Amino acid sequence: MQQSNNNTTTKLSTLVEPTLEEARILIEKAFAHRRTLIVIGNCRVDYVGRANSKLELGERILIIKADGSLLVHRPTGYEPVNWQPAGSVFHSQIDNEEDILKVYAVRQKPKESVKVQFTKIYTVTSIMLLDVGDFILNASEEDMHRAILFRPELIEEGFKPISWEKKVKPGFVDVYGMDSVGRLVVVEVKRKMANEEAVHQLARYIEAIKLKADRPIRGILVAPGLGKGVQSLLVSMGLEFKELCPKKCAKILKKSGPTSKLESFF
Amino acid sequence: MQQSNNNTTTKLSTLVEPTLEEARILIEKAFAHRRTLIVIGNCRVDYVGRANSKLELGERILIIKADGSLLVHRPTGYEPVNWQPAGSVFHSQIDNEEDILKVYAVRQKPKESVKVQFTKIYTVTSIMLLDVGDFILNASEEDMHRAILFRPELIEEGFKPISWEKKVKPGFVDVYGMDSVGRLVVVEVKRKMANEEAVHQLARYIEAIKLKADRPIRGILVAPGLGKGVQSLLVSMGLEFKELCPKKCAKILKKSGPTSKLESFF
DNA sequence: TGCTAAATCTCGAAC
DNA sequence: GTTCGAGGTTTAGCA
Repeated sequence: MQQSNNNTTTKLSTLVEPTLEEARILIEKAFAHRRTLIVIGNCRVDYVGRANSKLELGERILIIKADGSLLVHRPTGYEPVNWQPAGSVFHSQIDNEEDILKVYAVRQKPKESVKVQFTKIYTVTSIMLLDVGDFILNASEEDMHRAILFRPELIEEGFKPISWEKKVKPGFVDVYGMDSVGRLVVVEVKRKMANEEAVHQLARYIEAIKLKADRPIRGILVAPGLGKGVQSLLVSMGLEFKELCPKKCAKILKKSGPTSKLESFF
Repeated sequence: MQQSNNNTTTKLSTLVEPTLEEARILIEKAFAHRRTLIVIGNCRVDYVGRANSKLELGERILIIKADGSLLVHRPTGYEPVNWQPAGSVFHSQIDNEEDILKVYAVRQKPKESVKVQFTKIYTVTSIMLLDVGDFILNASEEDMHRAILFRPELIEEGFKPISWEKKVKPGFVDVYGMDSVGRLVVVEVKRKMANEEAVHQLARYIEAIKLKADRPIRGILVAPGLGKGVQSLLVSMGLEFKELCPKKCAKILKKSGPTSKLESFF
């Protein structure tokens, strides 16, 4: 057995091939100090709750996080074979007669429990993980612009884009074009549910353009959906809505140009 | 830095606070020998594929399995922040100028990639995991019996159970009862999609009962669904089908008796 | 609180 | 192959 550090005030403690007793001490310390815990070993897993499941003896990875979530991973497959969402509470005990280390995770609402019974442990790692990095899931607004330019019929049949990200007095018009009967169309794109501010933004662009070209201009707000009261505001201002979600745009772009982004990836 | 074993013919190799170079050697060995790989370290993660995502620097757990699946876990949350399903191929490289270890996972169909860039590594573990244990997701057939006894209307309105798991010549009838107009009903329950064998089984029970009580008997096959051609066989033999899935039964039982199973769990 | 819809959903069975 | 439906689905957004 090896260990890097057993002092729980330090960042990392690792045991390699510990006894069950040694493992249990570090596991309990990890619970007490809210560290992330990773245990690799031979175990059985039982689940009782929304359904019941029983997993016979085999070698798996157990992860318990500081927020009270639990994962049991078999050596194949993307999904955990058993799990517990955040908010579970844990405890462990050793059955000396059977020579088994039992780890319990219990969650209320819904009431459900996972029991992991280890017969052998290969490694235990307890670590204080710091992670404040932002996570951004793209299919960005610019992706939506490009999708509309590639398939203008996403707006409506006969729509012809003229320019995009065009500078107008207050800022930039997302997409600017002409409809099937020759009317000017200003398109404002939002990648999330559009709020009232988006409507006013669109209205300001239209006002600015009307000052230069005094003729009727259609305004279309493009977004995956409209927030509360936005629909009525939109109608009252004579504007229109077209539903379009970022994911659909991402799919269209993937079909259109399967190159572009992957090449700069490596 | 510590290591338990660097010989890839052995079961387990662990490095604690290795250099990026040392880590890369073990990571590549894990790829080559199809071991399960667990890396804990400070990293950025980029995903490009069905969507795009960018995860800024932070401390995470990377798991790569022998079947080509990949998981990146942050210190909170049940779900991985980034992942790749089974079938991905991996490679790694070190950028010495930036002092970064890059791990790539690429999958075809759909074409998507995950890039993990480590600036510091706390532990690397490569292990040969053996796991042939059966996994059984319950809501067992017996649970379905009990649910039917508790709520006979799951079969049909007016159904009255008389007995269950009743011994009949070839075996045991799952549930046996009477319908709203007094006809005998034999119910055969399957927790998975029912095949032709289930139909024949039901038919045999009915024949056996008819020998003793020579009057019309209805036969109902209860299952979450019917396999190919089973529906027509069922109809041709004058039998019936009632859809019922184990999970619904589990929910009903949970409402009925919230005790029973959890108490024997601990 | 419950519901509705989307997810890099995954996964398996049927067509 | 592709499509369809279920999942201990989970998760986010609204009524």
